[in-house]
Amino acid sequence: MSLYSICCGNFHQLRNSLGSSCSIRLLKYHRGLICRTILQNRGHKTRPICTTILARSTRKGSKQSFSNSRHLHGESVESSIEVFRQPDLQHLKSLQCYNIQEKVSGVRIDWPATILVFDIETTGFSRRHERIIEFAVRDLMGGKNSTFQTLINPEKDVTNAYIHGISNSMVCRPDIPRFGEFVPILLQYVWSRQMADKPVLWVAHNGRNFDVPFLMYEFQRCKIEMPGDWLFVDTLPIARQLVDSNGLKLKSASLEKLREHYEIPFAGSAHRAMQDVTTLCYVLQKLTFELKLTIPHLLEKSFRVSDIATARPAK
DNA sequence: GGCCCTCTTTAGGGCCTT
Repeated sequence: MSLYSICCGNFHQLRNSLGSSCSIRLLKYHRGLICRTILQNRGHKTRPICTTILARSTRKGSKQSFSNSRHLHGESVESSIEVFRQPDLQHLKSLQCYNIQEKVSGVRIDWPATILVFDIETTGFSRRHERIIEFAVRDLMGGKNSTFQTLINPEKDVTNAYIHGISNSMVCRPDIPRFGEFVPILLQYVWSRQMADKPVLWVAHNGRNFDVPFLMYEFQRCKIEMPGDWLFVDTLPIARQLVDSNGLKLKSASLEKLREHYEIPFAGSAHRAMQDVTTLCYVLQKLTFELKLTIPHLLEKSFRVSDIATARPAK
């Protein structure tokens, strides 16, 4: 089973069946949102929190509200998650990947892994000296709450706002979660998407040398252990295998050049995490089709945090 | 920082990520 075939089927199916899809983004955060199930496993004290997810039905345009309260770490916190606006939703509709055969025949396609395409924006390139300021992820399986994105308070000045448009005034605020406060939310999201006895496969462009080590450093800085069973695959070395019509390797395998190469529509502001995730989802679909890569192939190419942790420390 | 390529391997430049 190829990733492309799954996606293709889902693309067509979704154009005609949009009622159950929504996406989420963390819009507001009061310090300290921690998931009980996570922190209890880590021996933390708990405190009451309230999370609210607002989801708009894509079929009726009506809003639904989902609320839950948990006890975490002490302070009272609240977060709101709201669906994308209509233009964003159009992109989402074209990317949602749920099972066409399940709709047609009632037979469920057996995905060998949960595939999470993600991207980060940071204050710079050095994982030792810089910080993550935005995180976005999309579960290729699609369905409700398949996307998640949030700004992150870096607790330092943002000096590269000219790159991504994320300024101090946007993230250096008490209502924006710091990375240590974001981690439990992320873990909760991953667990909500993970299938029983199936691995989680994270996908990022240049992930091996940038996104994943950056995440590792942030986890370490917060003294939180990164799940050791997470698998990662980097689309950059895969893209470098591509050849043009003359049989020559592409001069550039950057995400932007790949978007141009595959004539993928521009999904909004480049260097914003969710836009780059959307682009990478399209690129991944094209890439796996062209190179005849299946999900098991991606799993074979995957690596773990421990593979990086044993490498030479960053200077 | 790590990887890839070549005018290389006893090296150096460019790409890729923000």
